[in-house]
Amino acid sequence: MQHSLKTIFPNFSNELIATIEENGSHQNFETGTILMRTGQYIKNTVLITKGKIKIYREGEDGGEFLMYYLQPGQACAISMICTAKSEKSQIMAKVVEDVSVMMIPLQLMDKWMMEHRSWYEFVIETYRSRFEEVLEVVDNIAFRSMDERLEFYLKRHSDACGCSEVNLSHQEIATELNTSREVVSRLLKKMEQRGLVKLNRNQIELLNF
Amino acid sequence: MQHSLKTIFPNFSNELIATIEENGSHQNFETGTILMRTGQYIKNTVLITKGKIKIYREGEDGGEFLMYYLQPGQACAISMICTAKSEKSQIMAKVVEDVSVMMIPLQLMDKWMMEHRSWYEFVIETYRSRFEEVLEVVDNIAFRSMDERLEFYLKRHSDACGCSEVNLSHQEIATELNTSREVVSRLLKKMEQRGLVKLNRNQIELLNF
DNA sequence: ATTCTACAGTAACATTTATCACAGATCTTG
DNA sequence: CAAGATCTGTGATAAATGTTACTGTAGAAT
Repeated sequence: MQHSLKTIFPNFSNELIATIEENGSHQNFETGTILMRTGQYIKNTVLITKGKIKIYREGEDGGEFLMYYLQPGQACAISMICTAKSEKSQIMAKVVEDVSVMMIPLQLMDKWMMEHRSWYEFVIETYRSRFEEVLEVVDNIAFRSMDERLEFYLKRHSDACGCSEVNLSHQEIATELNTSREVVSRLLKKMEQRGLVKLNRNQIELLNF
Repeated sequence: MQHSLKTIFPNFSNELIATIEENGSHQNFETGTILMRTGQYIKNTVLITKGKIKIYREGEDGGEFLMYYLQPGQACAISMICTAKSEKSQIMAKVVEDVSVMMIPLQLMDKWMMEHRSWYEFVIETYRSRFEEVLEVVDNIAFRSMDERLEFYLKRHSDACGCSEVNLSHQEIATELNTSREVVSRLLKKMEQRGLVKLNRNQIELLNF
């Protein structure tokens, strides 16, 4: 492992870190791997130590409606909760940048809640922040039109990667917003005319955001 | 109290029930009361013992986008999670049928997680089911058109009240779906023509649902 | 270099949803 | 009952979004 768990999860107590290293199983997955499918039973809680995972809702037509991304130091809220009851997943999880993860068997996830205060707080905080993120998504689709949603989408991306370039094709963006490529192209062009972005092939530079 | 806590929350252990009765504060609120506002800090976890509370997201224009309803035997997931960190609420909660609730101070909510297994399970299950409900809402607005969303909305209502009449005006429905009354009227008329509903003033009877 | 493929731009048109305008029906209140 | 308020129905029109069709361009593959 390149970085220690303690660096990635600074709030975990030392005993918790030790327990995780002892009981968790460290695994790597390549970009494109589907880690979780709608309807699948969940057997593990996943802690991300490297890479990026996209959590989305799948439409019948192949839409991949973006809920949020998971990055190092985060965990899958869905898996944590469903795990506790060994329920079915209601979402899809796909690796979008090669990841390293710690898999925690469901019994332990549950057991640690009582034994490790820092684990308990991490789980609660994970749940809270994800719930909030999903609420924001609802806000966007319920109250905003496509041009605003697109702006928000780009902003999220640049926030997530810490840079001002978004390396995605119009088609990929359209899929994640559940609209069509043409609409995305049109709106991006308008944004370019307003001086908000600069469009290149497979790349959108954000200006004045 | 008309019914005992034990009847309404059958999974709570007897000790937990006793603790709740000892430490919680029993309160009543009339229809129309706003129990929680966006941006407000949360100081209590709320257990519903009677009535109905609507959890919604407020739009700038006064839209009241429905997330879900809280009924007896349920608790506000938002309050449980935010409580743990004393965070701001991201939603609105309005009484839609006179309610009785138990208010649990935030420190206790947290403390009981360690002390009462049945409380822990209740909190986790509350979170899981609400998250799922919100995901379903996302599904609907992301992938479905207004006629399907309206059908789903009516179904939810009849499920929630256990009857086949929905006593709401077209305007109220429009507000909760963030559309306009005219659209709702038109779509309902079409549903009536297809034999799915019967329309009366302030009431929609669901047939063959 | 030529061909192939993915990506991007754009016009024309269809569909869905929102908005405006108004009329009739039903209930409430004095 | 008369007057006012609320609720519902419906046409006309506008705006946003989705769809189809076609073009051009950049990069990859042969």
